Amino acid sequence: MGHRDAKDALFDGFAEVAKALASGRRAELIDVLAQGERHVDELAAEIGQSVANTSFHLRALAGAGLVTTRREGTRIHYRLASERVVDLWVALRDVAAAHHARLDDLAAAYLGDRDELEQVTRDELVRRIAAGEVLVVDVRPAAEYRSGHIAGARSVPVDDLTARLAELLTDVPDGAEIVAYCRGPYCAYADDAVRALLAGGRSARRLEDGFPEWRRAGLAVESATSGARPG
Amino acid sequence: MGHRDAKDALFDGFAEVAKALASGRRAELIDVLAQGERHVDELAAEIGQSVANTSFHLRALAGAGLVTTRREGTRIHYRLASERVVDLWVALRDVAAAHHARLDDLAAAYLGDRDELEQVTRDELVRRIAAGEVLVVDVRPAAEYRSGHIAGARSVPVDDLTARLAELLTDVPDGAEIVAYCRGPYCAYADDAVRALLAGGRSARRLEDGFPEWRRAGLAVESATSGARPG
DNA sequence: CTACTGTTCAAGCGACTACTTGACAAGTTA
DNA sequence: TAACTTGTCAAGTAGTCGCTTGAACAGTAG
Repeated sequence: MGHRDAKDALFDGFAEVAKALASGRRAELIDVLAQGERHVDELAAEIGQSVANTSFHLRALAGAGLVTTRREGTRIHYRLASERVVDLWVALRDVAAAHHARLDDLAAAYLGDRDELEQVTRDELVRRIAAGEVLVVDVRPAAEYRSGHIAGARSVPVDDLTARLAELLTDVPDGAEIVAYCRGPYCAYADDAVRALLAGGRSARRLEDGFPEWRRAGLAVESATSGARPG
Repeated sequence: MGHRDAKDALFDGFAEVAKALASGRRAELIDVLAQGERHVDELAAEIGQSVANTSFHLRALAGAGLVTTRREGTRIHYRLASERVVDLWVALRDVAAAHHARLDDLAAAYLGDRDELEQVTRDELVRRIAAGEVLVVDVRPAAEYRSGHIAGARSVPVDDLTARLAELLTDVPDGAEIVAYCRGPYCAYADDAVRALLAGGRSARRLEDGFPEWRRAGLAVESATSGARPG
């Protein structure tokens, strides 16, 4: 094999990893798996595809090394191969947001108008948690909360939010604010939650990104099994 | 457009960016452009493709927003859209190196056996530069040196290295060591340079990565026009 | 063992991708 | 203006991708 052929083969290897992300459905899978492990039919429901097709995409991701599997009884759980995959996903999103011509429009079409939604940066949230001024609410599905969440956050899945609004309001001291977070900057759950809270006459904001970014930044997380730990 | 359709369209947008990187030839283009801007026929020569095909790939990269162009006379210069693209490329390489099953083999086939080559980390090189113990040699083509290099580095393109070996050896004090660097961790130039220096009886090592990673880390760089500046 | 659940595989179709060749467009030089 | 350089576009071919359908293959439960 010549020098040129070997170089081409090496860069084709890098391209194989990019190819694994080069499908909207696989990108959605990565976004969900960044929250924690899931099995195939959950993932199929998340991305709105058949189980067969989801299995096919998961094989593609596994073939590129981005996800690994764990068998538990009759179920097979998929998870990201490592936190590096989250880094890659975040970098991809950042480049798309900065340079893709139509991404803002696509995001607006999915998320709706965010003008009335105020966002909180990670740094600001850290300060407000330390000052005890804020109730942090995890509005992702309960399974994702269980597999890891911001230390001290309360789980109120967005589907239950209207039913549990009164409970939330009585628990929050007058001076305190509610901050909701979900899967990431392009996840609609926290937006919906904040809109519902604002409609209920309550001051609320959303974290600008989500749990994977929080964990990646080395900030305090806890999970159903581990309890609190520093990042 | 429904919620599901809008979500699919958004993630298809992210996937478009990944698709731009999902070709070995385009990945090579990104790797070269991370060194600085180039025009089409240079790039065609770098990746070993026809000008027409290279132009086609550059259009694909431009369409995804990863590169931009600048016209100068009859030439069109391509450059990366921003430093974020370098971040993405580095993240992609890291994931491939960590999780792709055959990447080590592909890298070994291209780069050869690296066992006898000692590498220097960025941090160590910073310390040794500060201590004045080292001659830093940029072995990339001269054009890439001109568009930006490690502050204080001397340009000795690897093609000229054997001819200029004597010059180098007389310039290096006895206690000092030579550190060569090039485009990045998967670039062969610095390897070749270090092997040539070792064959000449000289102690030499390579920087573990390359100039784009150095600049990205905010370390001191300079260019033909700007002179030295802190990152 | 049989029945069942969760997951993967195989075939098949339409759409897209990578590269080649040769023609064309934009800008420069004389 | 004409001749030239640089870069892009168009057509064509071989190969790959994405999704569907229906069958096959673990494991588990009875």
